[in-house]
Amino acid sequence: MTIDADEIAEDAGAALASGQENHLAAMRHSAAHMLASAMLELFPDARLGIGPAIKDGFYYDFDLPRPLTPADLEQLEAGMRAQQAAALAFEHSQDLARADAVRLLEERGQPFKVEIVNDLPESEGPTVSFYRHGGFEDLCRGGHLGSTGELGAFKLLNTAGAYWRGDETRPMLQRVYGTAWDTQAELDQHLWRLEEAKKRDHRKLGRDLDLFSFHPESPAAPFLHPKGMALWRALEDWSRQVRTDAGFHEVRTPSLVRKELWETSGHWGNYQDNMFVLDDYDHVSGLKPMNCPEEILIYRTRARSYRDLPMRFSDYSTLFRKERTGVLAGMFRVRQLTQDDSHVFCRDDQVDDEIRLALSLVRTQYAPFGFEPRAKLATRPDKRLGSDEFWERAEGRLKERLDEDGMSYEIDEGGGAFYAPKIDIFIEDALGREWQMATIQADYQLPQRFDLEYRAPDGGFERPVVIHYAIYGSFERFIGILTEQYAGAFPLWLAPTQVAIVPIADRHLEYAESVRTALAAAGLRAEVDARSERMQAKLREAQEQKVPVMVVVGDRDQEAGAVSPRLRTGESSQGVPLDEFIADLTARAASRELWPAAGAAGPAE
RNA sequence: GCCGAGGUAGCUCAAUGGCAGAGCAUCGGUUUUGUAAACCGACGGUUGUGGGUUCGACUCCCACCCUCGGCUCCA
Repeated sequence: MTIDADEIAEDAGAALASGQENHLAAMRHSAAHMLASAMLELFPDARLGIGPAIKDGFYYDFDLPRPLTPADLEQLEAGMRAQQAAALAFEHSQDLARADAVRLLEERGQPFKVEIVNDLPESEGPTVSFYRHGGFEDLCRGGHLGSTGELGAFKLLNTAGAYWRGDETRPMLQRVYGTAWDTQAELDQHLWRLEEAKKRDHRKLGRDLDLFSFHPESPAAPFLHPKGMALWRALEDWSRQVRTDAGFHEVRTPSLVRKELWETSGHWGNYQDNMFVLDDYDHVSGLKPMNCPEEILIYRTRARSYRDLPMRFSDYSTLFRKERTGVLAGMFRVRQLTQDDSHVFCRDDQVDDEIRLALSLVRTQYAPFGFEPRAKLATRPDKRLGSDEFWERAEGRLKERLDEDGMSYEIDEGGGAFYAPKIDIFIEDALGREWQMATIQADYQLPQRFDLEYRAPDGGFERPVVIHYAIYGSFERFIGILTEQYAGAFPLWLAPTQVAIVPIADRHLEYAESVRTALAAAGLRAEVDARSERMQAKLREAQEQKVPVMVVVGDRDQEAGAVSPRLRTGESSQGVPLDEFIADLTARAASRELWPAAGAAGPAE
């Protein structure tokens, strides 16, 4: 629902290209007009903001005398249905010179609309257009249905606060979100998808699957339970393997650091308000929000030679960020996070190769997960260090590497870090919200601020470049995303419990335990369900916990030294020799394949 | 931080100013079972926290904490 709303708002008119997408956009934009019309009936003094079509629906922003209630939404919906039944034509009612439009909108008491007209660029031409349906007329570029009767199935979903023009210094308006589709069946399906998404919510699954919990005693910081930690470690092992293969060396740096370091790095100036600052006797210290300055201190512990470079450090220590309370969200946005952080110190002529390496490591590390990330090139922000020439060059180099790699990407104008442009990788959660995972940054600023150098072949001193990257991003966020991607049904290599052992009767407990020992010796995470329950109940429990593989052990298995496996998908077999079973599972876990079918959690729910 | 909504047993939910309840989970007992829920019983609560109104508050009012949906932010 947050997908580039403002961008689409800007383009509401241009949405009239061709095809089904544009038909839907026109319909949703028309629905927004109908919502505004209904709102004016309910609140004649309502001031209108903008009302664009967005992914799956539309919204309209209003300044109202009081907060909207669910009952208001019903009434607004009723008003829209009345317009729908009346089949009112959408007409291009008039084109006015800017000054006349401003006068008209002022008369109508619509200051936000006046502001829109005043801020339209000259390139938009000397006049602005108005569109009308029934008694409602709105400033608009157009792009509507023929009449309100053509609106398909729709529903108003919720309200939310939204700053006028997305600026937190401007008034907060009430935004009404709605969804609209051609048919009732499509609307029902959309609403069903929203319900299904709630079942995949990592906050619910994290509790149901006993992965992690949150507590008011430490808000916005997960407590990792044994199962969550097993998942974490599987991810960490994989990350370490990728780094080790690529010639990284792991370091570990302190959490508590005196502020002088952050002053040198520039973080104190830019992020002081978002740091946890502590009293340290005669000094002020902060909990680290970043690892980079500390990696730099390690670099500076001896005189470096061009022969030492590139020097690749990885660091899995925990970072602390005092995020504003309203931005916190389960595992997606926490106040303590652990990155698979990487810093490469290299010569300027090695930067291209190091960025190539970083991009290839992103591909390698993401390969087992089976999702398609989206890349963005984030360019120079307003608040930044360094000259325009530097940014030009740094952005250009990242862009070249992306183009060369063939990874598709979009440009995130002004989205860079204060010291460097970034390549960011985004993945969607269950609700379709995008979250940043990997980030790659080529940094020329910190080396300068810390006066880093190395001895060059000609005997002179040169300044190294630091390439920063994290591939999972934060483990917390990655675990949240993975949980939602797989709906808790993790592939074998990640599953906290890989094998649930189900003894049929108490007399099989000893054999069950010997099976567990054999699996554990092969590096597999297995648990025996020793409860005095029926086999069916134990299978149901394992199935609900989305354990990928269950094995039933009874008299026949015990005699044969075998197990009778059942997969999460429902597939089962009997009397498989234990060594054969272990060899098969070990190979599958080692290959990190998506098996058994991810997300297939069987019936129930 | 801002706008709005919410918080009752471990979980899902009931009780609208008058004795806080159900199912599941947990625990005890019985049952010893061949691929998604055996049976019987018991325990479980300062209704997020602190104030206030009232004869009486889960219910009404205020403050705070936490969570959720957005907005803004995200080194």
